[in-house]
Amino acid sequence: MSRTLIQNEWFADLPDEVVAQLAAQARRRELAAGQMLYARGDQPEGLYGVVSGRIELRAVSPGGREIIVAVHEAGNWFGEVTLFDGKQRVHDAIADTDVELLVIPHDEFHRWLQAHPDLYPHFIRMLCRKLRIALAYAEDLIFLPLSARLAKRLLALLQAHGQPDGDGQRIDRHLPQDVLARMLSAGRQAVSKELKAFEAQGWIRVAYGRITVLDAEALAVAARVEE
Amino acid sequence: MSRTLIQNEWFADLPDEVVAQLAAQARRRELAAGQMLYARGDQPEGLYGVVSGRIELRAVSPGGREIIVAVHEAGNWFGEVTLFDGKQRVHDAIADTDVELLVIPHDEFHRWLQAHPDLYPHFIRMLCRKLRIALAYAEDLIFLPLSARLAKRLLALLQAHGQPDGDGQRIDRHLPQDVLARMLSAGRQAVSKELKAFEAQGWIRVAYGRITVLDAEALAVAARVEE
DNA sequence: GCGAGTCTGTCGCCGTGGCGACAATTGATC
DNA sequence: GATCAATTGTCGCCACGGCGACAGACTCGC
Repeated sequence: MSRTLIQNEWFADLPDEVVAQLAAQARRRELAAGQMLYARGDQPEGLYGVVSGRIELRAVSPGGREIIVAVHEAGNWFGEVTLFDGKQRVHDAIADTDVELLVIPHDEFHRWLQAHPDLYPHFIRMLCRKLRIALAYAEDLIFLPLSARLAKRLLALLQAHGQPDGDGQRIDRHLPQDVLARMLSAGRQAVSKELKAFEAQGWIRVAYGRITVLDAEALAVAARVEE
Repeated sequence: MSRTLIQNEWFADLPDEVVAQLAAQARRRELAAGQMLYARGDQPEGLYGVVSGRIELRAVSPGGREIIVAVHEAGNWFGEVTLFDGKQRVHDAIADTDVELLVIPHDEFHRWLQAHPDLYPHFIRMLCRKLRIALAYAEDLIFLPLSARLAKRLLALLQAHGQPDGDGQRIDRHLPQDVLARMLSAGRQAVSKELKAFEAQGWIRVAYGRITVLDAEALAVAARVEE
């Protein structure tokens, strides 16, 4: 397995030789940008780890509106829910860039896990973590206005992609505003307006497909309640 | 343990004598209507089972708006996330009526579980189920208009509390419209309006603190997309 | 250095739904 | 049956944000 994938919290805590056994089962797969890895309703195949590139999990409304539920980048593992309960996939998974993946097939994973029952609590904690994230996400949707959700998201993106850049921290990935909007399940125009407002406050700098955070403190305050 | 609690999916699949061991650890607790069992941020105590009465899990917005996240009634177990990850409680838990509870203390549960590691997959599936519910809930919030969410909720309540009543199925619990509204994180007036609309279609009958479903079929259709 | 395709800013329209207000109705209590 | 609290129906106001439209700005490949 690649180093970043092993260092990810999914496996970082586990003994090296145990992880090595699992790694031996992994298969490699490549996807071109735009290609679909799986669709909602598909039967589970196994656990996926991103070696390089970016995979987006998406949901589509009955009316065709599309939102970005999660983005998985180098080092991330995903697909746990279906891995553990064997039921249908919840989201569509699409390669946002060219992607290299590791796939640990369902049966191999479970054979391995049964040989190491002491690891169950570890994976239970992973699921609890996901559940807390999902609950917090729903709560934010209900309680927070778009501006606060945007501020929160910018900070999360900064966390993942921050690069020092002059007087601030650049979010170092191609990030058009309509992508940001779909992450927030909001409209592009509304996000554009809020970004402008943040810029007017001097909290961020907005450029073509790129955002630089100038005052993370202020964003953190805006993420809690408002203005 | 009470019969309904054992028959709940949480334990129904498990061998009787194994459940009996756990039951021996359970303590009984009573709450009066309105009393708080725990608050967001509290340290976990254990797993709770409702013997009789009703417990509501609530979340409160920064602005003081209060929503009902879940309702647990006789036969339900709750508190798993904190039971498994040991972190702070996510919601407030308040007795909606007088309540009898069983409490299985954290340490006792884990001692028992460690003695039966073959049960881990069972609890993992429980968590996956919760996670799917949370994801579906968030998706409904994003994609569905109030009317569809209301229709869905009425069907769920019917499932849990349906009693034949003349030409329809009565939802057999005290159910003021503002409670329904808080379950949907919506305003009372909006829910009232939608209920009237459903009634005008002949799908339900609305009375004081009580709703009767006349046409579950039609509600199911309304729950998917809309008019 | 010139398109073509992408991205951004902005305006305006309008539907959804939050919310205060208040009257009318029902149920519970004594 | 009188009274009070709980519940409902409705009106009206308005903020948020979805969405179409379109002009202008930017990039990148050729």
